[in-house]
Amino acid sequence: MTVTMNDIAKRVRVSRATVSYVLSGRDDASISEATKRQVRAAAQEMGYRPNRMARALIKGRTQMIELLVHDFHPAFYSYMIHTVRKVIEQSEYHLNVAQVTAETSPLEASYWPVDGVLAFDCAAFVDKLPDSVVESVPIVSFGASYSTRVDHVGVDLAVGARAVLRHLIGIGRRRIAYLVAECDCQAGNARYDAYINCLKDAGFEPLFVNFNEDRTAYQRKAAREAVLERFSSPSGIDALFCFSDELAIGAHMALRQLGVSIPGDVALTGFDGIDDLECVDPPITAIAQPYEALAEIAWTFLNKRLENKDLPRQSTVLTPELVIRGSTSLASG
Amino acid sequence: MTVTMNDIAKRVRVSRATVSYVLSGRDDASISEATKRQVRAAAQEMGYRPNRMARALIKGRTQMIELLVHDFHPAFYSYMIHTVRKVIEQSEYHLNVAQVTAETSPLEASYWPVDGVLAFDCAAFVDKLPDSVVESVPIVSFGASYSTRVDHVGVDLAVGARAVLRHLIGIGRRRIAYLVAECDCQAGNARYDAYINCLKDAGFEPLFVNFNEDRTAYQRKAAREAVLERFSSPSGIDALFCFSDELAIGAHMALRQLGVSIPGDVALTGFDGIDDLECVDPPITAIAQPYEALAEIAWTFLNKRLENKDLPRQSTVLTPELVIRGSTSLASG
DNA sequence: ATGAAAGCGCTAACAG
DNA sequence: CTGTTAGCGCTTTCAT
Repeated sequence: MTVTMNDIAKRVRVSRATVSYVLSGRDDASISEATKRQVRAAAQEMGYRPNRMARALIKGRTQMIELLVHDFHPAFYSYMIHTVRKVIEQSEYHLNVAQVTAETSPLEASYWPVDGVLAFDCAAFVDKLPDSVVESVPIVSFGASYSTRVDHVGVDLAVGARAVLRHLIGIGRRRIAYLVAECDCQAGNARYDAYINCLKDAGFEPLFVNFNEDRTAYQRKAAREAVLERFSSPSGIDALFCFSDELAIGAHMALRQLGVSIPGDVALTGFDGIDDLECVDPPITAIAQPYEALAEIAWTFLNKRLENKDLPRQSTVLTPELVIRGSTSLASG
Repeated sequence: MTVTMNDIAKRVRVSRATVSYVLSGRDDASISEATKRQVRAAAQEMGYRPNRMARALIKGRTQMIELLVHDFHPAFYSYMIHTVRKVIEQSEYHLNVAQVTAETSPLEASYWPVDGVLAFDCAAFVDKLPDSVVESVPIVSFGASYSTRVDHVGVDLAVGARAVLRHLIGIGRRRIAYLVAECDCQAGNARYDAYINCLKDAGFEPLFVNFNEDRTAYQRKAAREAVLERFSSPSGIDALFCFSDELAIGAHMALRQLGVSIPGDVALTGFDGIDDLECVDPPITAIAQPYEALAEIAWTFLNKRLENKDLPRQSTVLTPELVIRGSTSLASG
């Protein structure tokens, strides 16, 4: 049925080993050009496809890297996947994107034996992994939610959140509301804590625009509806500090629809830095996650670990950048 | 280093076979409860993780299904991935999402041995696959661009395009422009042909708003800029028939920014049915791809094929649905 | 109720 | 220059 090296060997009347040498292009065993040509021709003709499982079994390496994400859908995730892909593409490894959910059993997530794991924004998942797993496969945890149990490249969201809030306060906003899903609105969350503290320091009162929608759902719509409702009667809010870009876009749509001026009546900020921010009018000020740097450093760390298991823990924490756009600056808004 | 069945067998002082029986939970060999308990306890303690490659090698099945897509990023793709994932999640198979690009060598794409392939919107890729591949692994081609060389579930975009155009003509539009990337603007493309023919039949002149941006790039922005430029001087266009939802959203942003009334001055239609369409004001009329049906039928076909290689060719073509929203209807717009 | 042994397709010493 | 051989970790008859 499927063509194996044996079949080729029989056809060309050489040994399996010879076929293996030729097909894996090694030159440490010297094989006559004629034999090589014959073997390659036979492989081509017979439609030989190497059985990677067999190769992996013996080599102990699969050449596969697994990227773990929560979801594929929101632009923030899909853009990160996209970025990681571009980085790995240049290497000799292949990328497999897998999703971890609350229900995913930690052992099942990396169902397939991979040489290394890049875990994006899932500290909790990495923290729960059994020791046996952490010891047997190199893992790099990266993103805003990173585990210090393994190599990691983090993003300090608290710094970013404070920068946004100080910016809003700096342009004279006094009634800054936090637009956030209920599930992300609690002490311990970096953005929540930064919000509470910054406002307390400035002497302002915290305000919330909440909605009840799960993190992996389509939050843009939920945010839009929450903002539509809240602003349909006088809200007294002059700025919306949004948990994510998705929410900021939803808010933007709602405010425009209600005829609320941005940033005249309400300033608006996002968080992550997806492309859509620049595509609305006015474009939205936001903290930009360092996508490329995250992906590149994570991959560098993983590569080093792949080469040397005994390296000391590698780690770095990046600071996201505040990108000021029309939604918070009258000049261009 | 890594714990194998042999290690467990030695520890518990039974044979490798016994361990295998216990761990794969088979009851055809009867093993004493005591032994079973010991084996399981040892496996747990020693952090045993089955080597799936070895299992796959012997069983000839990997339990992996590969989903082939062009890209992860635009919402259309990520939503399809999301949908397929939800469908496969319920089965005993695992999903691996891989990307095929123009440069992907057909043999490399499915790098890893999988039991089956779901190829989304990549007829050209499937058509170019060598016979040996098509014969050795079940493939279902699905989406608007499907290959009839294998089992397929298609979407008839021409029908959808005609429905949209007839709708635009029906609401009295006479100068309907086609917003499309240059690379998709040529005879042979279902939407292009439908556009040309529908307009000819109605006695209208074709009009184009083109931009030069590659299919996998961020087209929303490119479309927005193209529309901004075209409409900054009188365009004489009273409807935009957009190649995709991404373009329609970009056009929407541009028109709103220019103060052009939708649909008063210009009616607008999308194509695919992503969530964002409903999140703008006015929401955008579009052809909705039957995501769920596509994913479910494709998976059903693949499953049947997995069970029986010799089944006759399975195929179906779905008709997408026209969803009328505010961007083409004055009542709600 | 358990073990011995063969082998999935491939690689890599080591002989010849 | 090429063939022999011994596994990689696991499943599965077939004996015991």
